[in-house]
Amino acid sequence: MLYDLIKPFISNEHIHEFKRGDIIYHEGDTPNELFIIKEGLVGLFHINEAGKETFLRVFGKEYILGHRSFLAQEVYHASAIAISTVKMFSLSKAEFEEICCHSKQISRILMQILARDLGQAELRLAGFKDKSAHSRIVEALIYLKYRYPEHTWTRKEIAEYSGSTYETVTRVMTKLENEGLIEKAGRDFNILNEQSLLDQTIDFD
Amino acid sequence: MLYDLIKPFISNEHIHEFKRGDIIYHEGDTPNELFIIKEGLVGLFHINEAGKETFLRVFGKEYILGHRSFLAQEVYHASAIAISTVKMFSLSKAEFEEICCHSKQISRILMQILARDLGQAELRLAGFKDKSAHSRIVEALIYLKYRYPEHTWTRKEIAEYSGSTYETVTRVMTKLENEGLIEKAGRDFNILNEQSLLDQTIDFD
DNA sequence: CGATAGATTGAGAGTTTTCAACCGATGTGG
DNA sequence: CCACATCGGTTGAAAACTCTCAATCTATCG
Repeated sequence: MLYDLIKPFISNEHIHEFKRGDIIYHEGDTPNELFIIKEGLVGLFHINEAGKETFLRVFGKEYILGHRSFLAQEVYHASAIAISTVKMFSLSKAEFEEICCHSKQISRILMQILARDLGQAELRLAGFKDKSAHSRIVEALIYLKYRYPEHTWTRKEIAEYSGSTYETVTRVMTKLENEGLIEKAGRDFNILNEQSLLDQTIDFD
Repeated sequence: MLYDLIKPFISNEHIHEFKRGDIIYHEGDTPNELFIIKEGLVGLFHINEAGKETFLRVFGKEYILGHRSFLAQEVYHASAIAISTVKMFSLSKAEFEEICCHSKQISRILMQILARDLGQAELRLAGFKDKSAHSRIVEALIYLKYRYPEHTWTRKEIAEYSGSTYETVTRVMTKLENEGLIEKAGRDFNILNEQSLLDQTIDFD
């Protein structure tokens, strides 16, 4: 949707390619450009002093990246890292300014994206405090798998998204497999019983 | 800033008054109007099945309230509750639509507010996982106190903002008082040594 | 001055993390 | 195409941090 509106302004001159693990930008850097993902997956991560990462957002095909910092007029608050091989277009700040300020429709969509992401972040924030690690991991499994089924999510990525550790993710997944709700397929997994999984998303205490 | 731009459109006809504890809107409700705070403090809370609350955002004088849900085109994701006696103006969705869509300046400021709140929420999200309760409570003390010094924040409010419990807040505050970093004044408290407090905001592990 | 909301303190419990050792999958170079 | 290196996954045991529960105390206000 947003992509279709921005597409006319993209030139193929500014194509960037990254491979898994590459850092696209660093927390603290000053944004100079925005990115539109042509293909691949990008994760936004916050990394603390001890090197522990929190997985904040995923961006897939045709998503925009770097808009938050630009619109907030702040430096990047987190780092963008390629989760798979990624191809992206870039837009300079000036180009983006031009585009987004001259189209009511585009600025309206940007507001919607920001508003939804804010809601989601705050709900996760609340969930971190009132849900068990087990529930949060089940949620992350469903979210990440349905959103990007083609990607083999590692235990570490699932842990960083759910706010847990990879050992705990392993334990939960083993339990879910024994209950017949998921099946492991090599390092990947499949969801066998979505409804029962969703039920485990709610804590009663 | 935003307030000054919106002020011309506010009529005194739609004034609402709430007292401490009153619910302004409920999570799950469909938004019909937006609010501008004339005076007082409002908190945005998420309440889980067990009744446990998470304090997501504070809104003070001249702040706008309800814009996230409106711009996301979603129902309220959390409940707004008066923290002190509050007086607010309201704007219908149509009035707000009119205002924000016809001024580039206003929509730009709204984007900035959303983008900054998103950044803050995500940083808190990360902090919930990689900071100790002690650090988060110290952060909350500084944030809430400097932001709204005139309000006597309860241990419960501090706990819900920092993602902790009021007992733990009490213990941390007693410790900080013994270290001479804060002083308790009745149920209120004062910050005596901001720098040392900020140092306790960082975990090394 | 009594009532009540809020604050303090202690002790025990429980979930998750941490540390550690080991196993299995995947992919590459000889 | 196999052997091995490496990355990722599994499992166990112990430790730790907070929370929970409970009892008691203290502000604050009508």
